[in-house]
Amino acid sequence: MGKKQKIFRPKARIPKGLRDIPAAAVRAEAAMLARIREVYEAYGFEPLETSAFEYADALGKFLPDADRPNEGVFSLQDDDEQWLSLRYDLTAPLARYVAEHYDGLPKPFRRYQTGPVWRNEKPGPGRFRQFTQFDADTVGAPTVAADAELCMMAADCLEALGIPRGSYVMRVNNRKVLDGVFENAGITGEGAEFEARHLTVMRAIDKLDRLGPEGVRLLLGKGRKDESGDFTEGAHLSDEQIDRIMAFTGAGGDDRAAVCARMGELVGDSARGLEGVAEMRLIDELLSAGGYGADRVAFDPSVVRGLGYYTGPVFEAELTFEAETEDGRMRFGSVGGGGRYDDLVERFKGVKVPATGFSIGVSRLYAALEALGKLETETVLPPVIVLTMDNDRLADYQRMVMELRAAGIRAEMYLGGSGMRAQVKYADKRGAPCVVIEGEDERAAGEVTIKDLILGAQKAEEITDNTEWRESAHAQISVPRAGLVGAVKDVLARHTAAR
RNA sequence: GCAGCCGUAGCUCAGUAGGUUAGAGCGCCUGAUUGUGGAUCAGGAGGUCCCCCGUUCGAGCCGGGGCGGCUGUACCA
Repeated sequence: MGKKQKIFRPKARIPKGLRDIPAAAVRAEAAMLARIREVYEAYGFEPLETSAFEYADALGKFLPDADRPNEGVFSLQDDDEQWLSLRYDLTAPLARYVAEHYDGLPKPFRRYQTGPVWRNEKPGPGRFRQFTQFDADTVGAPTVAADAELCMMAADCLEALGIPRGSYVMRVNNRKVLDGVFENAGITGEGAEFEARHLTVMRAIDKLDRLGPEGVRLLLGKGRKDESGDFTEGAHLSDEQIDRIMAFTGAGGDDRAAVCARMGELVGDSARGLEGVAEMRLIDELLSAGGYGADRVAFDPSVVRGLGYYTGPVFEAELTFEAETEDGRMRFGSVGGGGRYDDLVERFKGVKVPATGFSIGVSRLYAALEALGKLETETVLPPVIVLTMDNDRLADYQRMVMELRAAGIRAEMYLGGSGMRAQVKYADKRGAPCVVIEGEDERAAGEVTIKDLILGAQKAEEITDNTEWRESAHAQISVPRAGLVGAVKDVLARHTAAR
């Protein structure tokens, strides 16, 4: 007795790596997605939505030995014990969709899709466990004209979002060329050991921007120890091999044709490498025909784009400007990427279906636009608030709100339980342009009072004395009840004109 | 995963060799200023001092373990 009952109170907190998005950001992101969609539509892509969950084996992340899906994907078991996983990108579900509906689809099949994807990884600044991608893919097109088109479209998207030419660049490379360079450098072999080394080399190249050439050389050789003392095992290439790889990664430049020529030298007589170089030449030709110079789409052999399924051209959208933020400078780097994956549908169908796609990292691009000041800001005016002065006249207030809405004005009746002062504070916090007041006095006179909150806020800056504040006209007018809509419209017109 | 730093109110933090009912600013809520946002004034809510174990008469403070956060690194379809 006397002791307080312990009641269980769950802690109100969002799971780590996830986030809530407030109104202004929801609107800004929607506006951004609409811009991208316009560009994708213009290129002829059709929308598609697929489910958030897929069978884990369809995502290709099922671990046969462990008898459960990969750690990196959020998974759960269905009633029938089958594993379901949240999609970790939009490409694997596309492959499943195409395979499932193959016969009925036009080939090539061109679709765009946006939505959240989930990855169960360690979150960090700008890295979340749920984030949004916006993809466009062409499935069933063997020609690299499809790849060239995606690069041009990506550039168009960035410009449509207000990123000026020169502040971004699409960087393009080709897996076949990379393979050719490996072959020519004598990095050959078979089986798992070769695969592992191959991966190690690509991972190393991928870190070029962060670790610099010296760091990458270490990773290509014996290995590298970082500041914390952690050691990363290297690829154990010979010095000569390292030189060749480094020469390749440094072979980029302002002239696409010149880059192709250098690529040609570095692949030697590797058939696969030469095939890749020919693809790059064709892409260059198409880009040039489209008027896309190297300032927009450049060839850069240091682009590797992850590891997994890419089989030909790979590309990355990079923002090249730096932004000043609270904690110093910030580089945005890659905001999207893609490439050719000729094997993905084959997993389901057994037949090769050539495909290529591009994916925009919406959340990162959003952050970049925010820093650039290029977000499309609030276009929705906050609602007009009708105060509830008398609780037995609610029907009257509701009628006012409906009249305003019928006239196309966002409006709401105050639904809280507080007094007049709190109601005006509420309206202020909502950013309402004005409030409508009908108390005892107004009703007796057959009027309503319209109080202009924006004009009032300006006055508040000038007034320090309380009595003056209270006695001032408060930027409000009274009009006959029948003139409600007209008077509110006048206030709104003043503000939209003042913008 | 590995390493380093950190963990007191919604936020930013204070907390005195271990010593009573743990504080400040801001924010939030209520009220006053004769039915009105700001200013001012008065009041109020909100804390398992991250958790557990230990040392001690006594732990926010000391020791051990755990959890969480930040930073770097690894992985990242």
